[in-house]
Amino acid sequence: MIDRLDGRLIELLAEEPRIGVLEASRRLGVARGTVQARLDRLQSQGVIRGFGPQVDPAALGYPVTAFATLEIKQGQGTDVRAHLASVPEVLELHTTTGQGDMLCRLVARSNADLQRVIDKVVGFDGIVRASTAIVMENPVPLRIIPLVKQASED
Amino acid sequence: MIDRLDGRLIELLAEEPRIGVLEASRRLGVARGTVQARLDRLQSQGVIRGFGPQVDPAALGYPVTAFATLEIKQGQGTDVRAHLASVPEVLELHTTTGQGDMLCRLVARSNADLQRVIDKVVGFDGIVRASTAIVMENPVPLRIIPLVKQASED
DNA sequence: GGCACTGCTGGGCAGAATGCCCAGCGAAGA
DNA sequence: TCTTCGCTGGGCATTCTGCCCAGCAGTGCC
Repeated sequence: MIDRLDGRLIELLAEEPRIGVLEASRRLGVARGTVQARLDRLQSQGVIRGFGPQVDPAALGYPVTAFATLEIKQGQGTDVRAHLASVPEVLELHTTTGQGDMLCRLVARSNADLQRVIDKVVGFDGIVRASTAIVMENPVPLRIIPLVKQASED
Repeated sequence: MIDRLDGRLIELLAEEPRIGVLEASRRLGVARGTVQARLDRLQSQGVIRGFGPQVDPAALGYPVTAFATLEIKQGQGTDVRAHLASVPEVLELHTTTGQGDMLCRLVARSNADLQRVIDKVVGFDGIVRASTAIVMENPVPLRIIPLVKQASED
């Protein structure tokens, strides 16, 4: 899928996103055109989805994160999805194995505010039951580099 | 925390990360220096953590995602954290309310491979019990823009 | 009222990077 | 042997960046 040069390029971009193609080619010891071609390929293959800004919810005033497991009434999946998608505090939603189960990531302004968010999330007809786990620590923040290294060494 | 201009800037960058400061200032109808100052502030405040590449694990050959809830033996937290951090397929790890509970996001090359990953994850002394939920669909991929809009309209 | 401070404007400048082009070359496969 | 592919190393005009400046409006303080 990706080779070592791709891997090194992604790592380099992850460490110093500000550097341009030219600087990257210098660091990697290859020609500029090569870096450009690799980048184009990685993006068109979908390996690199983009370079959007990584926004910290805590810095926006939402320091509380929680995960909620939802049990859904049969046949209500579509409605529930639309409902959850409309709630800004729902950052992520997955449907998982086990019928009617969904897992979503929530943020809130405070523990008290989390109650409001949960009420907004579960106050919907198709949702039968919800259990919430509040995040206390985040020892491993969302990361991808170790996986990239692994993948590039095949 | 952030005002409307900040919000619009973040949205713009999220939609078209490739544009530079100059083009952004044109789109937003403000001076280039203003955009530059706002960007600097957002980054130094930590609202924008960076512009690293967003890598898709599926495109790397890891199309299977799962969430695992782990129950940890008292006092083993530190060791478990270090162990999980050393596994590339662990993309994220949180400690949550409820003593000894952790939640982690895993990826694997296939459902069969997921077994290998889970064995690697839970095959560690401090972990008492683990329950895994395989992700089938991802109706709401990790997002932040709705929250940014919300936050910028205060 | 007078004053300082802050943030935005609009402009200028040299230096650097980008997007795009090309010919040459070595490795791999037909 | 021939063709294809990816990488190299270079050139080119255009564009953007980082950095500077003076002017000006709004705000809060004395």
